[in-house]
Amino acid sequence: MSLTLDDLASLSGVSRATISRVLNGGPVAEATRQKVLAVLAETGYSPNRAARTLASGRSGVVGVVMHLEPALLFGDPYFSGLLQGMSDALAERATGMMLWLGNRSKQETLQDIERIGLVDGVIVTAHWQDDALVDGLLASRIPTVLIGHRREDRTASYVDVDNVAAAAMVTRHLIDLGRRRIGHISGLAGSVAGEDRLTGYTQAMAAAGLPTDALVVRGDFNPAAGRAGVPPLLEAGVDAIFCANDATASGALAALVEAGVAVPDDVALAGFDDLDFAAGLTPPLTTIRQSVAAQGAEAARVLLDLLEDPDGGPRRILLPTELIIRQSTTGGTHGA
Amino acid sequence: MSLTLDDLASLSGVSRATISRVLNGGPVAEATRQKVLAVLAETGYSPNRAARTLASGRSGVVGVVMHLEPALLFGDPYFSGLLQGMSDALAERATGMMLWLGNRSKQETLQDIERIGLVDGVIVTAHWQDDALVDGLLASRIPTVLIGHRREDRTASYVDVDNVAAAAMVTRHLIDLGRRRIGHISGLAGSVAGEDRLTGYTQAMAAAGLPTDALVVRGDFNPAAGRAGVPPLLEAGVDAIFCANDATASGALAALVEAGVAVPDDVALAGFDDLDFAAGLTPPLTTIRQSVAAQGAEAARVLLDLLEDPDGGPRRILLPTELIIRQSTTGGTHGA
DNA sequence: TTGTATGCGTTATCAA
DNA sequence: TTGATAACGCATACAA
Repeated sequence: MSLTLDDLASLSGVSRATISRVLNGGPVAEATRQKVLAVLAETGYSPNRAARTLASGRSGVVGVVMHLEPALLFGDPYFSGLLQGMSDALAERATGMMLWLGNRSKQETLQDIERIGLVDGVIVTAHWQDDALVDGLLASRIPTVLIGHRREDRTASYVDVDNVAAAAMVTRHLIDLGRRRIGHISGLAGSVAGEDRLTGYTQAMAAAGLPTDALVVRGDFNPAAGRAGVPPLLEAGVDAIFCANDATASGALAALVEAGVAVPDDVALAGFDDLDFAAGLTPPLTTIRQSVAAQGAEAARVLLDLLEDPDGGPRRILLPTELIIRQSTTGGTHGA
Repeated sequence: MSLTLDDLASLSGVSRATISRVLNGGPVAEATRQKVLAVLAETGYSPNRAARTLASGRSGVVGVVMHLEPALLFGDPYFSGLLQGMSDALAERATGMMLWLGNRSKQETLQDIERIGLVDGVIVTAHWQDDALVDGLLASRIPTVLIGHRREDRTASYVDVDNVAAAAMVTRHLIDLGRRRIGHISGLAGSVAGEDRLTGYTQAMAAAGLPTDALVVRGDFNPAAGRAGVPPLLEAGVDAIFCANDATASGALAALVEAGVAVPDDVALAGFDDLDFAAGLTPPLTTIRQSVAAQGAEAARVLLDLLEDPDGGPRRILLPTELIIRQSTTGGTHGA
């Protein structure tokens, strides 16, 4: 069957231990190193992962936990982008990826992960302020990196975009354009992204001395929420609407058009995510671009880094976002 | 840290081997079994996967290889459905899932899989008549199950839907409705599904003594191909069009409407897949429903079965499909 | 039915 | 710089 270190030892005339050192970068004379490398190349040897794991305590495999409704998981390019980014970064560092989706209860999933052992660490999507699975992983002895975070948590490692700053940036953009009655159709209550974007909006408005009373409508990240949010905001006399994401903005745009409101002349409109369709709307949508694949890749790197140096304290990464200005805010003649 | 068999042996007063037997269903007296089980439950012991793998040669982890363009992987609900189905079936049998996506070359991916060892077997999507990665896996010593298959291959285990039979079923449905000039906009050349559906169509036409000259247009599974296929088929005087998938059918429908052709009165239209949008078209689309999640789950079961009994020969599973009749073929007054 | 002993293929600790 | 040798935690052939 497969070659073992002993086979290679016979073939190259050195001890098993020396081969292992060559493999793992231990101290070994250059001459013998070359000799061993030659045999290695010639035989196409590859180490037994299980034995290596048993002896070293590290498996070279990490877990990815995306505990979501299937529809959400795949309907939304967000999660697929994450997966792609993680897969890339892990493959680059010869690390395997085990995947847990939401087909069992959080309780069971947590047990599965602990039971199967053999993952050195996990990356878990954490989009809710409260999540038993995330809590369980953080409480376990498994090194864990969150994608997303809970604001009050100071001990967990995470990768996220700075939703607060990004939302404030869009809002300031609208303010800079001369808009004063800026409404917000928020994301799902309880979601970190939703709450943070709301916070960013509120902060920017407050900083500009603008009121937000009656200007915030609760949404849920869906087009329907965008549609539903438009009438009360028109009622409140808005001249701009910042939606918690592009999907919401697309619904809002439809409702505005139906109501005969000119965008952006009467009401400027902005979203968040820069999904593919955003540039194709009429008018093209001003929005926030976040590289989802980059988030996934960064999470993978952070986890590997954490495994390398577990005592380095929690890693907290906020990735930057980019304001993409399109005609839904600047295309009209308003204020010109 | 973690408990070992030796710890449990001390705790329960039997030997390590006996504990192992209880764990693996070996012969053990009922009394001692109960005693051991009690200790097991009490301690919440879970075996070290690496050690178990090393000793037994089986890891309890399988690989899933979906080597595709990212856009295809996640744009198409097909692949997400597969993943979901596999994940379900594997979780049910306490088997872990490692994932390889298309972020490295086929060559590298193959090496990765072999190098990482520790997968007992793999499931690989095989939608092309020729695929170096699939060939490589089949040639390796890793037990492999294909999703999709190559018709000429009699040795590989696979799970697929019976594309030939399904396509023949739709075609017969059109024939039974009295259509005679039935056109086909095919799938991508070189794809198994595309070729098989073309075969099914051709067979059904031949069986009914109907000609197919000038009635077949090459497509590529996309709406644009559907649009492009309509003019030549109208030219050929069709009274029905069977498209290789729903996406193609949606494009064809748009082109028919634009050309002022009544569906189904003038031309009946059928697709394949029964994607979500099919029922929402105007008119709702007659199509073939294939349960993608079921395919994924079945592939997982087949692989586990193959691992259980490697000498049972290749498993070749063709899952049934269902003809979903809607108004794009039966809604009109044609032939009434 | 149970226990003992050995092997799985590495890594890592000691001496040399 | 190298080579023995002891873990790592479990499965299993062999004895009892």
